[in-house]
Amino acid sequence: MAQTSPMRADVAMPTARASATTSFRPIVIHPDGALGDPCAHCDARSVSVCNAIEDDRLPRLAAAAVTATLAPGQGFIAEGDPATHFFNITSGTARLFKLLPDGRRQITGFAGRGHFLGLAVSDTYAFGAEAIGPMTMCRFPRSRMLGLLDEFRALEQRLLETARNELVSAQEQMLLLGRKTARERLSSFLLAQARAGSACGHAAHQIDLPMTRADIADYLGLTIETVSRGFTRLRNDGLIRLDGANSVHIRNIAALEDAAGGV
Amino acid sequence: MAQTSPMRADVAMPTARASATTSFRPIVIHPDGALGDPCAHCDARSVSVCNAIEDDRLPRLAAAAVTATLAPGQGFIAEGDPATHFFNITSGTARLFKLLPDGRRQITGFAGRGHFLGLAVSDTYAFGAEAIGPMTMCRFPRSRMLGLLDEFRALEQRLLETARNELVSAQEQMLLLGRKTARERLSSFLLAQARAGSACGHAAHQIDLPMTRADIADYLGLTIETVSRGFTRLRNDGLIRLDGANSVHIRNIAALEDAAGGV
DNA sequence: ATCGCGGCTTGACGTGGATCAACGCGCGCG
DNA sequence: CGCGCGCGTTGATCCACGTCAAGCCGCGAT
Repeated sequence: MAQTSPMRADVAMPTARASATTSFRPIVIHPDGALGDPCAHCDARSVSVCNAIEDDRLPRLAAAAVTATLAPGQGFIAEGDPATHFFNITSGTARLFKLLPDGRRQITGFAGRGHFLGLAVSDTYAFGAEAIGPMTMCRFPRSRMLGLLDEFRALEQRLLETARNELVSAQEQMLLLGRKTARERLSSFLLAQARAGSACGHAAHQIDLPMTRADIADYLGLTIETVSRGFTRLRNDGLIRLDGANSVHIRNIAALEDAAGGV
Repeated sequence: MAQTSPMRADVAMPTARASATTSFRPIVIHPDGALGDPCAHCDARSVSVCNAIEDDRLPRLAAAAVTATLAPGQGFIAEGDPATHFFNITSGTARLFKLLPDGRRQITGFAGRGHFLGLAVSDTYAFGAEAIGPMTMCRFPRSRMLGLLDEFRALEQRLLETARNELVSAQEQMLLLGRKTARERLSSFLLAQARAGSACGHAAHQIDLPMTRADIADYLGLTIETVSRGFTRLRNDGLIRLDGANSVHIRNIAALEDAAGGV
């Protein structure tokens, strides 16, 4: 697939990186809102907004939910589409992104287990979302969800809290995109991934990267080549070790923090 | 004052642009929480979260508020400081920013009349804030504000709404910072300012820029020089007219939208 | 008046990262 | 098995924007 051209608006036919063919296949749905109580055994609940709801009222939540499985690359939110559903990721990782008309892409974030998605301001989605690898999620119709918000004030409070958290990350990312060098961006990214991973119980020095170099590039406002060279240089400088393309080991965390711009 | 060096981490002594001398003079306070009902006559209320509260309960809000006047350049939030207050801007404009240790600055947004500030996630502020010109605001102690949130659910809902709005803007800004050219950034910025201005009742083609070129540069992830050259080129291309440095007239809005990357 | 200063513009030049191109590797598939 | 393809790496070259420098303007202070 053609590499997009971040700095040129006059490229011939710049296709978006996400392959359109695999992007919007029908999603495999498991309509299990009625059976048992899936929410009670959901292993994403502990890290999600759902745990704002007490055990004995979980069935109210479960009744509104539908779970689904997505294949790698499959899209489930299209920017500009009517915002009909809310989503909660139960396993896997999604990329959230915005596109320019000529195909340039900015990934605004990665969403993992427990991440709540689709809280649109207006009635259309402000960004697109695609599964990076195999992914599962549960899904709520907008109207049911709004009803649940009325019913559970704690849920609304959790949502406000997560919105503010995301706002803080977004501001951090603006600093990165506006003012950091390629090396600083990559180092910051690795440190953030390490922190996110260790919060999920991984070893603190071991980083798993489910996304491709193109995803990383579009997240950091760089090109694939610059990301690749950046990894190579960090390795040659002894800051990291590369165990294949998708696994990074931090060898010198102090130096990496230093290379990240030291915040 | 020395221009900061976005692309070099080894600059000798890069001072932050905000002059430290004027930044944290004591703020002029008007302790009027007791007198009359300032909130009822506040001309920022209609555009602020405050209007989520009914007229007859405004005194509850007013009792917690203290108004203050700030001089140009004066800071009122320092990144990393304990988050003791919430702020509501009643006139003027503030810049919100994050700094790197070497002085590089990223302005994450501009806050005008009605903008609500200081909703920190943790107990410290995640960004700094300074008045651009003369500014007035009202201020709430954190504890009182949290009490008000409990009392007025509509206030909390408005806050969630504004947080989501800001998140959408932040994502838009990430797209700008990560993937747009200097010309596109500047055009997008002018269009956004025009929209913000016309929402406040200004003529749709007339843009007032209260901030300096340095502010614009730090907001768009560029340098002063590039911003200045960008303005000059947009003028020479007939898209805008410059009436002094702080006033821009849009001469060809379609072309400007085109130059902005066409979203 | 004139001096200093901060903000803005403009020109000349340097460079970080984009672009273009080639190649290697792993993997699914005919 | 070997072919094609997607992904990652690396090298050569280019260019948009950063850096450095000079000069202008408006304004407030002496």
